[in-house]
Amino acid sequence: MIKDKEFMRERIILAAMRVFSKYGFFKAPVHLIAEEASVSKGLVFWYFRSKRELIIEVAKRSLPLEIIDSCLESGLSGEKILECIGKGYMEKYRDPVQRSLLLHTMALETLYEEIAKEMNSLCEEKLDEAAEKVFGESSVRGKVALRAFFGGLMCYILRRPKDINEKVFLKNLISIIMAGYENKTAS
Amino acid sequence: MIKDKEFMRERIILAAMRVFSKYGFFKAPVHLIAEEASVSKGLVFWYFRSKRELIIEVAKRSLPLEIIDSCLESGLSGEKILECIGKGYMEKYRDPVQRSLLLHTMALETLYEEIAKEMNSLCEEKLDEAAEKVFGESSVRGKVALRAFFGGLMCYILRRPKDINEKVFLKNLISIIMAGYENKTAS
Amino acid sequence: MIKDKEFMRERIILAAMRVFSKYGFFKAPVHLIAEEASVSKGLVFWYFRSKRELIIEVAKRSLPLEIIDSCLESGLSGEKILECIGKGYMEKYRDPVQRSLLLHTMALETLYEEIAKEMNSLCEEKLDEAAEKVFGESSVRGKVALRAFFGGLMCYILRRPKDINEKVFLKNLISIIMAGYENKTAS
Amino acid sequence: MIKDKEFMRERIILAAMRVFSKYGFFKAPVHLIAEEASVSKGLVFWYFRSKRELIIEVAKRSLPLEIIDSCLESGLSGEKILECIGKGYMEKYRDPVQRSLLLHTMALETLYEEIAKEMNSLCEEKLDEAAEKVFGESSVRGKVALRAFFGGLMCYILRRPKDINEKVFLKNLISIIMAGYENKTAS
DNA sequence: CATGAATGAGCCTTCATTCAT
DNA sequence: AATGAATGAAGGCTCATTCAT
Repeated sequence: MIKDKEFMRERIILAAMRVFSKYGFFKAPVHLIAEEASVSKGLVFWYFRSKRELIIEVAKRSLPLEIIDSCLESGLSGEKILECIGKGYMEKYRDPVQRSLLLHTMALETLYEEIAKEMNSLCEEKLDEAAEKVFGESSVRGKVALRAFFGGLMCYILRRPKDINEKVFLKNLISIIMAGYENKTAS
Repeated sequence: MIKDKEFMRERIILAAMRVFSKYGFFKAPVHLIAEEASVSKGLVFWYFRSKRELIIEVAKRSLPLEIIDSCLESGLSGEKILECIGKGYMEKYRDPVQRSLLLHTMALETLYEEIAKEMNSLCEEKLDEAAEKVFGESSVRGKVALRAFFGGLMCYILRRPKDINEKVFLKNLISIIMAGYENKTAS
Repeated sequence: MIKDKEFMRERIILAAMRVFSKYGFFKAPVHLIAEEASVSKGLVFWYFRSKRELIIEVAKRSLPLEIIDSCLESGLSGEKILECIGKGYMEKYRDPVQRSLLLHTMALETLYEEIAKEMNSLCEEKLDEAAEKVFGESSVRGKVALRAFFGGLMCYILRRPKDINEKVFLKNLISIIMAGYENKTAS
Repeated sequence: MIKDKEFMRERIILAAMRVFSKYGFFKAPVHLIAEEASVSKGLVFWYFRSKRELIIEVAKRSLPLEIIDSCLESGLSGEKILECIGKGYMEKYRDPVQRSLLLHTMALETLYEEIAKEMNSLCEEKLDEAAEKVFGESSVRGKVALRAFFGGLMCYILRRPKDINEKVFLKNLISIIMAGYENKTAS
């Protein structure tokens, strides 16, 4: 059945995510992934032409592209967009596996063209598009503000401080970004 | 002479930085580093007990710890600290080698205890200390603001947008952070 | 139908011949043969117990045994036999697939007992039998002459010189062998 | 010392010849060669970039190119050349290792460009050159005769008949070729 | 200090073969 | 008969590390 095939593929990907997040893409041998998925090593190569292909599949999934896309296309505007993105991030990267993978994936950019493209789109087009939608205009200040927003989120995700919970962090971050953007006199 | 010894060690480290930045820590074979430094492979292991040791040395250098330290100990206060840090970042990571290394080093955190500690200190203590010095008080909002600041810098460094130069970005970022922090009513 | 069964078996063998001639017996994966025959990999193993069995089947077919047999049993005598064999060779090995296979099969002799036997019979008994029938007596000189004949054919087949066509080559070869055998004084 | 390096390289080549002659180029794993040479597997790859490189080195050595070259350049003429080549062949391929390797190398022609070239030169230029030198003129008949000579040698080498020793075979073969060539009336 | 030959563990990948469907 | 998913055993090759010189 087609279902079976997709199911097995998915099973391998999920196992790979766990293993890659623990050892990094290049220190994780394929046989560990096979074991984690409880399949033979050969089967991994039945579903993925090469380790590289598996890495790229996992890496793409670890990026927040679809979060941003869905928030941008949701019809929301203003700081609601930031809320949407913020919540999406928090949810996705609450999982330590995803958090660790994100770090490893960011480093891949130097090595894999496919990942570099994905990150380009994420960090330039999407980000500028978001800036426009959030602030209702395209401006340097907006772009900077959005970078501060994204960066702030990233910072929180990568090193979650024990004394600030998700909601509080997000509320403050959005407030800082929105207020900071408005108050142009301060610049 | 002792000088010679230090000189050679330094030469190997610099070669390693170039090679690691290009291939990543784990895909860069030691013999490439030796070639880049124009020394024999054996010599690399005379100066560094293992590849791991060399990786850690290079990784530590790629972090912005000493920038932050020097700014915190400079006696500056308020947004002058942000300026100091911002300029330091821009300067250090203008070099694509450093930029690429930073990405790879961040991913190391999962694997090397030494790097994890360094990043812990950087992302928690130093950051909170900075927040206090910048805003003159210890508050959640301050910590969030500083994360937005750092994150914004990181964002800019990793993907330098063509249409925003360093100075403009920094001025806007600092202004947004400072203004956003002040204007608590917006939250 | 039985016909179908034989037909499919034949189809796989023909595909195997093409693939083996291109890649050699050991560098040709079974899945390529299956693809060439437009059947599934599993089916190849339904018709042949193992790859080895398929190799031997193909290898045997690439030898000129049945050519020699039919000429020896044809009732011909003297140089007519050489003509018969010569024409048979030319016809069979005009096909580059057969020519390439012959080379690969000859190398198999070291590895597969079955092929070694076949080649033994070919290169000793059959050859000596031919010598006797051609020259009307069993003599060392006759055996040598027939080896020169066979070897000459082989030489022509493996590297067909552009400036000598099949007929001319064969006429000259037979003439040389027959005349050389007769003229014992020259020895 | 340079001597040591060449010595070790040679040692590996000789081991490879023995192993390849027994298992064929593609069924002989590198680790067997290493064992045969009493070195580590890694060392084989220190001296030869790849297995392919080692194969080609061994294959080239198994061809009779230098025998033919030295006979053609020896200043000999007429059937003396055939004697020279014949003796060279007998000597070289008396060794079963060389004999087996020759078979395997001939099959390589289909796969490796380098070997194809070598065999081209051997079977076309060299052979035609020899024909001219032996018979004092360039003619189709001469070329055919020389192919019969070479082929006869090959035949003998590959399957040495027990009842014909080297000397007798060679004497008869040369006599047949020379007499057969002369006696044009027979054609 | 410096070199580079030598080692051996381990990795990615291929592929013959089996088997449930 | 026929398919193709699944297995596992090798195989080629890389590379960190050691060591004699």
